[in-house]
Amino acid sequence: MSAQSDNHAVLCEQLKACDVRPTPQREVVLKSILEKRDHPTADEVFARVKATMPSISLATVYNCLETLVSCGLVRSVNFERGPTRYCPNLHPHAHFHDVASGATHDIDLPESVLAKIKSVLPPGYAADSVEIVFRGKATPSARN
Amino acid sequence: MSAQSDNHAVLCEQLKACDVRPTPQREVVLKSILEKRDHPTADEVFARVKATMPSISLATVYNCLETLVSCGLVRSVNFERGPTRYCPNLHPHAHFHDVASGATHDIDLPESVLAKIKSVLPPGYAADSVEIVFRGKATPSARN
DNA sequence: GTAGTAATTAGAATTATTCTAATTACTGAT
DNA sequence: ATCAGTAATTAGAATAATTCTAATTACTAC
Repeated sequence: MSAQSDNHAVLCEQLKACDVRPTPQREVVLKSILEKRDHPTADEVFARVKATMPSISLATVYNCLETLVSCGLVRSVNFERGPTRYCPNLHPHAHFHDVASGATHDIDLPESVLAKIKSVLPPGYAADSVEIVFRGKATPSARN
Repeated sequence: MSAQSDNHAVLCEQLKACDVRPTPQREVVLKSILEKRDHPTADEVFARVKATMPSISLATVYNCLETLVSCGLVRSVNFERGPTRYCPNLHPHAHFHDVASGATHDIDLPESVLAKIKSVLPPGYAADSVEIVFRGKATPSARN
C-alpha cells in the first residue's frame, strides 16, 4: 500500500482537484485502479471493489470509471472489440497486447518518438490524442 | 468501377490466391469494400451488398469479413468500443478519427516512422502488428 | 453420382455497456 | 439546523454488435 493510493485524504484531493465530488464509491474505484498497475476491465474493477464495498452496483462502477476517465485520473484502452480496460499510468505510453497470455504491458513513449508520430499528420489534422497498440508475443522474462 | 474491383475474375483470383473458396458472397463482400475506399461497418457492408444480392444474410457478411481479414485482403479497425470497421487500404497507415464528423481518414506511414515506433519495444517484445489511431478534428479541406 | 466437407442461413444467445426511473445523499441559502 | 434543489447511486431493463447453433445448401474429389 503506497501512500499514493491507500490514503483517503490523498484520493479525495485528487478528485477535488478535478472538480469531482469525492464520493466513497469514486474513491474506492480510483483506489482499486491506482493500487495495482494493471489494466482491469469494468467487471474486474467491480469484483475488486466489492471486497471493500459489497453494496456498490455495477452501474456505479461504470459511472465512476466514466467520470475518472473524463477528468483524466485514469486512462481507458481498447483492444479490438474486447471490453474496455482501465489504466492508472498517465505518462505517455503505448500498449503491448500479448495475444498468448492476454496480458497488457505499458511501453514508455519517449517525447522524440511521439513527435515523430505526430509529424505524419498532414496540415488540417489536429489530433487531441494518439493511441498506439502493439499486438504480439512477449517472452515471459519481459515483465512490466 | 475500376478494373481492380469490378471484375469477377480478378476478385476470384484474389480469393484463390489466399486459399479461400471464391463464393459469390465473398466476392460481393470483397468488392463492396474495395470499390469505395472508406471504412464501412459490418452493417454498412450488409446494406451495400444487399443491393446486388438481396438474399445474403448478416451472419454471412460477418463470416466473409472474418475470412477476408484473416487472409489479409482487408484490414479491420476499431475506435474505442464502436463497431468494427473494414478498410481496403493494405499499405502501412495510421487512422485519424474525426470526432466531429465521425469520419475516418487514412494517414500514410513512412517506413522511417514505422521503424522509429517499433524501436520503442524493449527486448523480449515481438510485435506482429501496430495500430496507430489519432483522435481529433480535421478541417473540411483536409480530405482523403 | 455419391460421400464428405465447407459455406450459408435464420434466428437465438451472448457480452459489454447504457438507459430509466426511483431512491439516497449531498450542497448552499436561509 | 432546515429545507430546496441538484447530484450520485442503484437495480433492473434495454440496446447494440457480434457470435453461436443447428439446419440447409453448395461444392469437391473420388
